[in-house]
Amino acid sequence: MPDTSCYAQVTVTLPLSGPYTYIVPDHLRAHAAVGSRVLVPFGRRTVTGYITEFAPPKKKMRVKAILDTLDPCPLFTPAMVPLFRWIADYYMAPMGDVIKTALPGGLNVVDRQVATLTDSGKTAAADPACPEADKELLALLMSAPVPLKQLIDADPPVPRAQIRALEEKGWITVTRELSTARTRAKMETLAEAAFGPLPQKGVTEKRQHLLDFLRVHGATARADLNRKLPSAKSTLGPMVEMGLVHLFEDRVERSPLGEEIVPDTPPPLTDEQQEVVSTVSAQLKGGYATFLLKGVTGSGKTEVYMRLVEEALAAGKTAVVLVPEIALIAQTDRRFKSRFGDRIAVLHSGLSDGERYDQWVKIAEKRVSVVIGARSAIFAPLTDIGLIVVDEEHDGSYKQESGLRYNARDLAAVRARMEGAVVLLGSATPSIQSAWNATTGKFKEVLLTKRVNKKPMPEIEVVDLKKYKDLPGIHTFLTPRLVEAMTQTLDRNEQVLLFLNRRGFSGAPICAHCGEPLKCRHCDVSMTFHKGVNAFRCHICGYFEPAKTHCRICNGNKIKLLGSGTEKVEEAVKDIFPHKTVARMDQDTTARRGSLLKILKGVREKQVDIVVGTQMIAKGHDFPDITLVGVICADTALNLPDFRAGERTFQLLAQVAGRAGRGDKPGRVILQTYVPDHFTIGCAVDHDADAFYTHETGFRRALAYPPFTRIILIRIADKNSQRSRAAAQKLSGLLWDRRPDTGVAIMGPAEAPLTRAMNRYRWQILLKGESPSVMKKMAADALEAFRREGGFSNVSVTIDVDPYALG
DNA sequence: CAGGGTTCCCGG
DNA sequence: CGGGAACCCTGA
Repeated sequence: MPDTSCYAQVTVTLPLSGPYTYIVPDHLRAHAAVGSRVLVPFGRRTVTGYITEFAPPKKKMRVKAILDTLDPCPLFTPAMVPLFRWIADYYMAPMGDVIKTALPGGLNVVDRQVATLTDSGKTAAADPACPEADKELLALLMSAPVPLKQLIDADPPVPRAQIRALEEKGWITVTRELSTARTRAKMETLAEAAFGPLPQKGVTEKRQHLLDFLRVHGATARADLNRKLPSAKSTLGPMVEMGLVHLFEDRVERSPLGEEIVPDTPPPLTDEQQEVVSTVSAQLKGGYATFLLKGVTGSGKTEVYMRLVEEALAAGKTAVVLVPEIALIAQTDRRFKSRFGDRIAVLHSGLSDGERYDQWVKIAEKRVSVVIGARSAIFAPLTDIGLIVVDEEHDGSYKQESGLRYNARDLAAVRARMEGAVVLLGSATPSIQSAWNATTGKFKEVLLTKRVNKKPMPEIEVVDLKKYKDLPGIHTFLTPRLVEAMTQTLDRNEQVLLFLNRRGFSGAPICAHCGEPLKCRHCDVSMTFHKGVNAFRCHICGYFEPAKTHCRICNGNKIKLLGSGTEKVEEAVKDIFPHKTVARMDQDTTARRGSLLKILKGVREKQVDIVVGTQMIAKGHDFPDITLVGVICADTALNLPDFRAGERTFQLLAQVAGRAGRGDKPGRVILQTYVPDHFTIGCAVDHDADAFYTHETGFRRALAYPPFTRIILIRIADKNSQRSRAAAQKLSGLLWDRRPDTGVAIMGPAEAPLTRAMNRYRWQILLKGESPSVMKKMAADALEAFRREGGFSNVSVTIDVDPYALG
C-alpha cells in the first residue's frame, strides 16, 4: 500500500458530514482499505466509521488513531464513494447517514456509559440510614449493570446529580462499554481429520468411524457432526488431544430460507424480445445509457432481463436487478436463481440482519456476479457493473419514505453513469417521469407490444357501484355482476383474485349515536377494525383499542362499521362460496417470515380457489389459472390530495388487470367503480397507456407539476401543535426572504394531509421550481438560518427531494 | 444562590 | 447522536 495509507479519512455513522482524519496504526494497515468499517474514538466516545479515502489532514491538528477494523473485507467499493457524495449533496443529507442507509442494518457499534453497583453500594442499599431515593436507584442496579441513558430517560428520570453523588460516595461506578453490533460474521468450530499415519492403539471403532466420516465429508462444523454422528460428542475431545483431529474456527454463511431451486433452460425468444436484447446488449460495450422498456403485462420482460444479465456476465461484467419490495422478489428471485444458480446474491427485507450481512460480504468478496434485490440493492458492493435492471420502474417502493428519502430508480441512473453501466427500466405502465424522459430522448425507448404466445389482453368490464349502493350489507361491494362472474369461473375450476385497497375488516368506524368517526389517539386517521384480534387498530402507529370501546365524543358504546376491508370481503366470500378455499393476502397475513411464500405456493398449486388481497397481489405474480380478477373499488386512491393520484390509480389497475389470464385460458376483469366515466378508469379499461400518458402529461404541464418542474417537500413535525405551526411559519418566512428572482414557488405552510401522526403535529411547505440546485440552496440557507436563530431546536424538519407521495 | 432542567456546541 | 459546559428558571 502507498505511504498515504498512514492517514485515513473516516466518515462516522452519525448525522455529520465529516470526514475526520485518523492515523492507521501499523498493525491495522493490512486490513484498512476504502470501504472498511472501523472503530474510532470520537469525542469521549467510541463510534463506528467507514474509511472513504487515504489522505493526510489538511491542516496541522491532533489526530487520533483507528482502534480496530471490523469485517473480513471492505463493505463498499472505492467507486461508490463518489456515489455517496452525490447522494449526500442531492438529498441534502449528512454523509454519515448516507453510508449508514446504504449498508445492511445492524452494523453500528457505539459505546455507552453503564452504571455498576460496587460492594460498598450493596452494603449501603441494606443500610436503613440510606436515603429512600438512593435506595431505589441502587435496587435498580442490584441484578445487573444498567446503561446511564436508560436511567436518565426513565419515567421519572433519575437526575444526573444523583448519579454523580453516588459515584462520589463509591457506591456505583460508571464505565464505558461497547454495545456489540447486532450483525457480524457467524463463526463456527470445524473439525478436520489430521494427515499422517494412525497410531497403533487408542483408535477404537467409534473413533475410526469419526475419522472415516471426516475423511469422506471433509471439514465439518462441530454442531453438524454431533447431529449426524452422536458418538462424536465423546470421541472428538480425546482425538483432538491425540492429534488425530484438529479444530479450527471459520466463518460460515447463513442461508436465507427458500425451497430447492431447479435449474431451468432458457425458452426461445420472440422476435420482439430478441430485438430488445440485441439493442440493449449492443450498448454494453458503449458505456452509460438508460433504456426504458415499455412492455405490456405478460410480454416476457423477465426473460429479457435474464438474457441481458447473461450478456453482461459474458462480457466479464456484473449485474444488479432491482425489483419492488418483497412480494415480487419471491417470484423473480426464484426465476433468477434457476437460471444463475450460485452466481447470484439476494438482498431484501425478508432476510434477517445476519443473512443480509452474509449476502453482502459474498458480494464484496466477488464470489457472486449478479445481485437481485429490493431498493437498497442499488448499493450492492459489486465492481465492474455492466447492467442495472429496474423492474416495474414506476413502483412506489423504490422511494424510501423514511430517513434518507432516496429513489433507487433514480440512483440506478446515477450509479450507472459513474461506473459506465447500462440501465434498463422496465414497466407495462411507466412512470410519467420516465415516459417523459423517453419523449425528450434522455432515455432510449424499447418496446414489447405483444403478449408471449399471443394471448389477448384480458377483457375489462366496468360495474357502476352507484347502481348497487342500496343493496344490503356486503352486496354493495360484492355486486350481483361480480358474484355471477365468480360463480362461472369457479364452476370451470379456475381461480379468482379479488383486489381491494384496504386491509382489516372495515372502512371507517363511526359512532352510531353521534356519527363521529373513531380516530386513533395518536394520529389523525380513522381506526380499522380487525376481526382476528377483535380490536380496532391504527395503520399509522399500530395503536390498539378493544372492540367494545366507547365514542370519545359522546361516550356512546355502539360503533358502526362502514365500508369493507380484506377481512370482511374474505368473510363474505366464504359465506357465498362455502365449499371453496379462500386465502387472504395482505400485510396482516404475510407479516410472518415465510408466510407469503406459503400463500403463493398454495395459489400456484391450486389449493386456493379465491385470493383476496391488497396491492401486494397486484405485483408481478404469474398465476396461470387465475382467469377472473375483481377490483372491488377502483377509485379509492383516485381522490387523494396528491398530483400523482391518477398516475398511481392507472398503474395499479393495469397491474391488477394483468394478473388475469396469464395461462392458456383467456382472462377477464370486473372493475367496480363509482366513477365509470373518469378518464383514468377509461384508459385502464382500454389498456391504453399512451392515451393516459398524453392526458396526464397535459395536466402536469398545465399545473406545472413534475416532470415539468421539480419539487422539494419540507416537513415540520412537533409534539406541540402551536410550536409546529409557529416553526412552519418561521421557516416559510425565511424561505420567502430568499425567494426573489429564483423563480421558485413556495406553497404553504399548510397542515400536512395527515395532520397528526404518532402524536406529532405535521406541517409542510412545498418548493416548486425548474432547478433543484437553486431550490436546495434556498432550503439549505433558510434551514441554516432557522437553526442559527434557535428557539425550535426540538422541532423536526425533514427535507424530501423529489417526493413521491405528498402525504 | 443552590439545585435542577434545558439548550447549545463539539467531535479528528 | 451523546456528552458536557453554559445558560436559564424557580423557589427560598
